[in-house]
Amino acid sequence: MKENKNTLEFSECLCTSIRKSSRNISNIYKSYLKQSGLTINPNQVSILVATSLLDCPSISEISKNLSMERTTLLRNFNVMKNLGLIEIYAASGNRQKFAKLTKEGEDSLSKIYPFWKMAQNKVKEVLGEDLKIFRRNLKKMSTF
Amino acid sequence: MKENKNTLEFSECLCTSIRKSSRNISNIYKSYLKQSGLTINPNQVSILVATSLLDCPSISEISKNLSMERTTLLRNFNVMKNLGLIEIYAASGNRQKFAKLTKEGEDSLSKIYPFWKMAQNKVKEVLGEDLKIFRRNLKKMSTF
DNA sequence: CTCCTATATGTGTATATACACAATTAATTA
DNA sequence: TAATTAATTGTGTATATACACATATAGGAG
Repeated sequence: MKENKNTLEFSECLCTSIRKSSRNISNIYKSYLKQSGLTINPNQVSILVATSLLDCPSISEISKNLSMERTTLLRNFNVMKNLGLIEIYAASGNRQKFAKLTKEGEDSLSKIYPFWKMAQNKVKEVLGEDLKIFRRNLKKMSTF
Repeated sequence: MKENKNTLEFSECLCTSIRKSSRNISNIYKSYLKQSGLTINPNQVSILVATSLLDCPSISEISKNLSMERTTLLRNFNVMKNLGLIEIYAASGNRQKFAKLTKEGEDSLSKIYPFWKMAQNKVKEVLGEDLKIFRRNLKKMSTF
């Protein structure tokens, strides 16, 4: 193998690395979240938190906040609406749609908190001293 | 909003951050790769490179190398086989399946190299001095 | 050789992601 | 006000991801 002269350079691909890490970290959080007994997953937690943090956010606003393609978020929302975690409502006309957590959505966040925290601590522990720099770099990567 | 007392802590979720960055970085690479005229995407590049680097790898070996769920990789392989980028073959019996790049797969890697390189440089530029530490941290995250 | 077990691959189902395109509504301009 | 443009949401299609379960094969115990 190794016929391609660029293979070595390719093997240092930052896109490959971050996708791989993203899968790994998602699995960590997922395994801790599973212990809560709820069926919620890390991605749904992200969406709940973003929806909760912003002030009466429209679907587009949340999608920008998470750098998640609008239609991707929409599919996620449909799932989460069926799970009873969020509700979608239209304000004045029918142009913009807004999202907010249901009581059940709020409760889910409360219930999974300790398990999420364990996952978060686990990752922090692995990062050690590098945590601050790692956050900084992720932030840089989140804004272009 | 902000009713949940843990919202602020949740907003620092490392899983959310890395997933967000992963989407962003993937989009960067995708946009550069698009300029090549080929329809190949970043994930397929990752898989081609991993397949090329390992020595006669089985599907399971590649999946471990990429921390990609075996069945996920299998679906990816099916797509890439149909695109003519790789071929799957069985060695002795029919238990293990091995993957290797086709001529077209090799050519694709060569053709997209300069475009991949531009994306890689772009990300390196954003990271600046932090590149080395970032790599180290991604590596830590890739092995638990 | 037969049974058992470990290993490897394949399928069904569901969510995650994103592009192209469609549809609807608000805002602007002629 | 009518027509145009901009902004927002929705759908069709395809790939990405992973779990549960099924299938198939290699290797060893008896």
